[in-house]
Amino acid sequence: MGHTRWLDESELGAFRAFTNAHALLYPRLNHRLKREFGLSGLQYEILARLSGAPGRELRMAELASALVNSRSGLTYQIGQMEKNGLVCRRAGAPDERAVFAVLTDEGLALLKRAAPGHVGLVRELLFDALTPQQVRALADGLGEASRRLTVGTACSPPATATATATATATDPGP
Amino acid sequence: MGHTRWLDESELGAFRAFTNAHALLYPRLNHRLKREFGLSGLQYEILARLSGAPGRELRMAELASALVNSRSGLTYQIGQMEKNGLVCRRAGAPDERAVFAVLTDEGLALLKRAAPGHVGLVRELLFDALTPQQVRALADGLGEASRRLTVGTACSPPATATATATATATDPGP
DNA sequence: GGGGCCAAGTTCAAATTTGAACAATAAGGA
DNA sequence: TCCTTATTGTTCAAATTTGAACTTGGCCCC
Repeated sequence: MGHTRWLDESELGAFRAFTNAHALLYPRLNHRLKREFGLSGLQYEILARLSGAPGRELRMAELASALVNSRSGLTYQIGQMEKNGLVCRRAGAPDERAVFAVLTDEGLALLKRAAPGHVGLVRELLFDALTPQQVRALADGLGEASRRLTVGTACSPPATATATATATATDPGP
Repeated sequence: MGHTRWLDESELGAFRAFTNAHALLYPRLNHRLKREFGLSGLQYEILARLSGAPGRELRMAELASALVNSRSGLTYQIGQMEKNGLVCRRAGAPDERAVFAVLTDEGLALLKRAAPGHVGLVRELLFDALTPQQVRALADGLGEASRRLTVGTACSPPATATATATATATDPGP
């Protein structure tokens, strides 16, 4: 087994496309969110997740795992958002270690203002370039890859990956 | 046009999968490169690109655009790599503004040691989870998205997107 | 042969991310 | 109960990224 199976042309193309699309798409999304709403991309996602959670709040650890982000990174961002009045923290009830991030009215209002344009841009920059089959292939293939990548990692039941997902770019709701 | 076309379930799943797969995959790849070879993911890519370039050298701007990275970020990384003897800089010949990053023998040797394991990990973590159809869909769909995202941005002819790509995860060559 | 304009690379400060270390708390068994 | 282990959220310093500003060179057209 001394030899390596290098990537063939198709795989290389896919890997490139995956990397490049990400590197091109996210800075664009983030730039607009920052410019128009003072939000980073991560902050938008935090707002979206919280808006879809029961009681508009989530534990720090849940949030971090749903966002696939480090706990320390989340601490930092929640700190920023708290300064801006978009969220606040609530001490845990049964488990005293817990800290809940709670969406404020102000945070929800900002999300509602930002969401349409954001989703529109995602559609314009990404989905308008994809056929329905490609969308399905993305969801299935990369979904499976994500699932495998998550195995062995601390995480809530896979429900999180799907259920929480529904909250992100959908109508923030009433 | 006051209403927004939100993402349907399939699109949302695809978007999530795309984001999550990226957020899960890259830290894993990067961590291993750093631990075993002292390289960041970006530095590995730089080595790979240079190894496939004629004369083992590329202009800073070409490299930055091929890697979809900012010029200042590249300046920083090339600086780090220069300190470690992996690359060196060469002043431009006809165009005096140009700076070429040149792969050193040491850099090439390190790439050759790192490449098999890196490619193996990419295969294990990503491609083993994908069917050939999904690989094609990724390449086609995200390739098209990348192309559109690149329009209006300073860039060399689209050749770069494909031609340069070939150098990345392939056999570093003799 | 100057003037205006654009591109290249670097610099810098500010923002963010990373990862290890830490304090506090839960959980489970001997 | 007491000890051992795992989890939570935070803190901290170091590394990296970001984006604007700046310097220098090419380019074009008059």
